[in-house]
Amino acid sequence: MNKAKPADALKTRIQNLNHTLIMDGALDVFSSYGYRGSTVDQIALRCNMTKPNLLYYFKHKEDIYRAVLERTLSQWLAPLEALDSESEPIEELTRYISRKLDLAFESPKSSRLFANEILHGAPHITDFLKGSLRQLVEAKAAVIQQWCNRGKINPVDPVHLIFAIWSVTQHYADFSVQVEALLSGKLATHSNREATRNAVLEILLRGLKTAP
Amino acid sequence: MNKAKPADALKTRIQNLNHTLIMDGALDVFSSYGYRGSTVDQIALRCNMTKPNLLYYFKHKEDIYRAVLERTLSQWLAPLEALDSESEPIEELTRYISRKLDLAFESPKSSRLFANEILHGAPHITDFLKGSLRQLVEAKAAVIQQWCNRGKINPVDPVHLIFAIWSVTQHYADFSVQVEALLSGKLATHSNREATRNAVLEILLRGLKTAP
DNA sequence: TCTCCTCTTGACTGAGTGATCAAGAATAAT
DNA sequence: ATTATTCTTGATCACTCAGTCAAGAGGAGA
Repeated sequence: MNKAKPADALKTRIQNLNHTLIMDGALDVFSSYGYRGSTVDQIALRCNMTKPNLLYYFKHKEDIYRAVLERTLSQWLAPLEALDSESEPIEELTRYISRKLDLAFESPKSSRLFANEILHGAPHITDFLKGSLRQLVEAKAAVIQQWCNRGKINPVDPVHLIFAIWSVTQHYADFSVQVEALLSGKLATHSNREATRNAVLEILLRGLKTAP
Repeated sequence: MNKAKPADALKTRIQNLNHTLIMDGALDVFSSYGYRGSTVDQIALRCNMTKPNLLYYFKHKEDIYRAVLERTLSQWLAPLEALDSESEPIEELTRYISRKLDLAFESPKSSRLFANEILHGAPHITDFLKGSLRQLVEAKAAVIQQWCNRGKINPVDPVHLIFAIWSVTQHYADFSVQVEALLSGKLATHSNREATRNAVLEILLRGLKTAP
């Protein structure tokens, strides 16, 4: 008995089931309407639950939001963490950009949730921005700087390059309404996503390739 | 008497004064908290007005929002409209990117208002996206395509290039909280904005320059 | 089966919010 | 100065919404 458990341990089968059910529904709603624009009733409805039942699992609306937001942060960090200084820079950046684009296409809701949080001043994740994200960016900027110093890519400001990669890739998730209005909804098909990938890779990387 | 006037003509001195006062305050509030996150009281307070007084000038909260949003759209279109097919492409794109960056630094609130609207599905401006914006983008994409065909810049997908320019430049307004967290607030000073401008121009344009 | 604990829900509360209105204050016109 | 119009505001309404509560339904272990 008395097993050590994390503070937020979920004890029962039903708790596990409903927690993930709620987080999924909440991601849907929050990413569509923002925090204030979403109602607990709305989330509950999406989960086929009553509001008091949902509030039995998460005491406050904000608790749901934080839980969903934190789940997306790790997803968000992972691709950059994978950037490896040992591999060939162009290959490595291609992989990174490609992975970010995949995320934008496959999890646009997560991207929009994150974007909305930043857009409104990141009130829930300033610690994240100034802490783990900043550390990670500094480390990876150093990697890129090293590539420049060794002449493996053309000189570039590493942090602004990271910003450019983030903004361009996330644009296809966050601004998808605009993108699809201007591309006649072409983004939905696989082949057009490949065209987008190639275009983005060309735009971001061609200037970095050193003359042969 | 009976002078012909636009439907929304403002008759009196006080009307003109308060209309712009309200629109400025509303831009502040809406861009910070989003549509649903903002209250009429909040906007009224920012204008040193009472709520009923504000609602004397704009009957509904949504009327204020639409007015502010529409004011930003023209501001948003102008730089792209100025893209000239006759000039040198790199010069012209440099000017365009530079102008967009200036807007991001000088009017981040407008940028965020626009971003928020798109992020949540652009419910108020689908006509704009599928209409005038789309026309303009098609026209300017043709210009860029012409430059490619004539060998003045390296081949590139024109629409995706426009997306890249938009996303990278607006990133410095929309995600300024994140940018400043990662740059230690460096963005505020003039010299660091110049560094940003140079970095962005290099990243976006170096790949387009043809080998001499 | 009996019992304890978990889960579910209808009804409710209180705070907040968009909008209205009538009455009074300020301004402009003659 | 008188009058008509525009402007301002306290009070209030109808409604939405996060969160509560008590009572009951369901599940798990003995």
